[in-house]
Amino acid sequence: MTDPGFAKKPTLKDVARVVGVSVNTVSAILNGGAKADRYSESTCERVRLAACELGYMPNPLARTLKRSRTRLLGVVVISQQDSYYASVLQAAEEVVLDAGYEFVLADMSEDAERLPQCLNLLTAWRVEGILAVLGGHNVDRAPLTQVWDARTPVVLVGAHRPEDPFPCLYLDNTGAARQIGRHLADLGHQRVGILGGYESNAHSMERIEGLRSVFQELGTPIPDSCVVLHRERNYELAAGYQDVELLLERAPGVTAVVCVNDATAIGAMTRLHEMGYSVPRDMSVSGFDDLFLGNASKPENRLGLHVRPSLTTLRMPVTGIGRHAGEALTKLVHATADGVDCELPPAEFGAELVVRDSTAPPRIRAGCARVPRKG
Amino acid sequence: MTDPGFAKKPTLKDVARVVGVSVNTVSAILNGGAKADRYSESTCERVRLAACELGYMPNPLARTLKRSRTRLLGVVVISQQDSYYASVLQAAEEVVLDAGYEFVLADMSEDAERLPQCLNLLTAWRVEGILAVLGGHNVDRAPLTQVWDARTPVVLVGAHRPEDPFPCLYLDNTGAARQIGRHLADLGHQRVGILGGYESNAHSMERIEGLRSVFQELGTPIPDSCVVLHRERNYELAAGYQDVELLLERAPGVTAVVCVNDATAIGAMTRLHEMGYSVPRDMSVSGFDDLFLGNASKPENRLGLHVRPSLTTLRMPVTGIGRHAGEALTKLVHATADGVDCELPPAEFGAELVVRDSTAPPRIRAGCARVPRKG
DNA sequence: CTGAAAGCGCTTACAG
DNA sequence: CTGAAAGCGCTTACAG
Repeated sequence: MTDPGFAKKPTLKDVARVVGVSVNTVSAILNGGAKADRYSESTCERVRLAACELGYMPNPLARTLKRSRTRLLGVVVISQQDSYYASVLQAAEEVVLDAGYEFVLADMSEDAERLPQCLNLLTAWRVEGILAVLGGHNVDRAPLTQVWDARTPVVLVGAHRPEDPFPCLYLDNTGAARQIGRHLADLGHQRVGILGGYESNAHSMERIEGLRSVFQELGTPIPDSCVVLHRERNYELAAGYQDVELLLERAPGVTAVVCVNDATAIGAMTRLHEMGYSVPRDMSVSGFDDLFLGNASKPENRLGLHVRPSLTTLRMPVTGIGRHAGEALTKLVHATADGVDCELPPAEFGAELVVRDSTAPPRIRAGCARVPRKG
Repeated sequence: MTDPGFAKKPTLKDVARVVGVSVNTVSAILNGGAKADRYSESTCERVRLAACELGYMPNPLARTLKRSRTRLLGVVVISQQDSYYASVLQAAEEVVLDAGYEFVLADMSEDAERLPQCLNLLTAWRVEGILAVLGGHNVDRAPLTQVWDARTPVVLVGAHRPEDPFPCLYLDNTGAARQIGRHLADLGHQRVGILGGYESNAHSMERIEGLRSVFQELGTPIPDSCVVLHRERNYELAAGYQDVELLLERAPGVTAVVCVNDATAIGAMTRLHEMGYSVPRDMSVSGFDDLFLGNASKPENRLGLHVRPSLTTLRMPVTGIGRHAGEALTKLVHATADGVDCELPPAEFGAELVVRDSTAPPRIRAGCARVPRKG
């Protein structure tokens, strides 16, 4: 009993009936490949013509059921909303499409608890491999390990944990943070504040630690009062906008604010401006990511260029990470399909310091507080 | 011959064998529903336990092949990159997921020619309906009409064309543009420049026409020299950054620049700043969209608040459009499945003028040119 | 209360 | 050069 509403698509059988041959003949011819050669030119012609006229399209569901391979790859992402992850996915998808696979996407919507159900969705679709884009979020990876142990290839983009059995692509957050730390120290800053993300977020924590290590070594360690962590949705414009005020209350002497990402930094600059601070004269501000809108290849699409002052930040190689992830996953899937082993080492990605106008030497040396008029 | 590499997932047959019942028993019990009642409690228990222990998961491919319905919905989008469309999709997806469907996505990557092949991909997957998000892009809709004629429900988010047989959700671009036109006229502007998109882009053209109509009626029509259209990738930061300079060369007397979207406006403001113009004192600037980063519900996440000066713009109801689209599509699909007719009228969405700091009265009345120092 | 059988649309050895 | 048959994993009348 077919539903009355939906149009039925023609099948192999329909084509076969029209031409007067068997279904396997049609299948062999339409699939091209070596087997099609065995049929006479005229049969091939008639089959192709009929298929075209009927508007025949092979049903990938049926094909997939018969073949042992689905050519489907799963992606589970902590948040599709976040343009950082969206860019990684975009790049990964290009690679994967070129390799003849398709992505099935499951979005955790920032909820760490959702990993098991997302993984269930993907394995139900019989994906041949899974790309997990978790970034710094604190997610229990046991379900991923389970999938891996069941011989489904997994590639993780996120904080590296040595116990993970699957290959991991991760950012050198500590090194990146040390770059900005040294930059600020070179400028003469001695009292730096930090706007971070969740306490449980590895990226946030590594960046904070990296920064602190620089000032620790210089003999001007950053006290806890200069670090503000965010509770709810972090990494947003709104977060920086709110938190910078808190930071200034707690740590009035700071001359620079390092923010855990660009959005936070931009939000912070807006609030600072409202409060009567002039950046970078009264306060240096920096971000992470070098966020872009639209096409990453045009330098003018970097958002940090379009705020006043332009934003000093650390550029993350999102496209490179995405591409690498796509390649690693297809490589693993191929190896698994061929039954051969394939060890992929973890890969670290570095950031590039982009100095713009939001950082400058502190106006008053040696952390003595200046209290501008409140906006 | 199964591939050696991939783990085989347990099937209904495996569960049946373990429990010692037939596959249809297992199927009926696991699918729950009314039929499960016919089986004894103990059988049900044993089946459920075995399924759980084996880690059985129904194969949706096989299920879909047997049933006449896939519960798959297709989405074809002109550009996933564009955060405007991404937000529409996000909202639509939520609705559709709640209704028990899943999205299959095909991205045209800004290439109008790609519609047929995207549609092919989606119909190959036997989607039960298609959401086409084309915005103002000039895309030949014949392939969409064909799909519709083959009784696959289609909902379009994009410029309204009366000949389209499928329901359409569109923006009142003319009305929106007239709002910003009146706002500028009220401020005293008489010579307004425009930064548009492609000539073939309906949104861009409607906005330009709407704006021109206001000044036409006021007796100060906008000459062609005050309108700059963009060729390549429009709607980007880079586009506004480049084009505003061109506009000022061609039309030195303008006191306000209306941009076709926020990104263009932000790019234009940056270049104006570099050239020594002060916005809004020397030049008013406005956008379209009220673009946001991250979570739309927090007002501080609107990007227009974080540029200096903050951006006057027209807020588009992206979330509302997406939700409406999801609802319209599921409604149509349900109707089609039930074999009943369902006419959905086109729906127009209005924009809301958000006045911020980038628009102000012109410093010098009556379009006499002022040439600031070149940056 | 339970099972045998047919079939969704396709592919893949195997025969001829 | 071509076809008959089995089967991928599931569901759905139909028998008993």
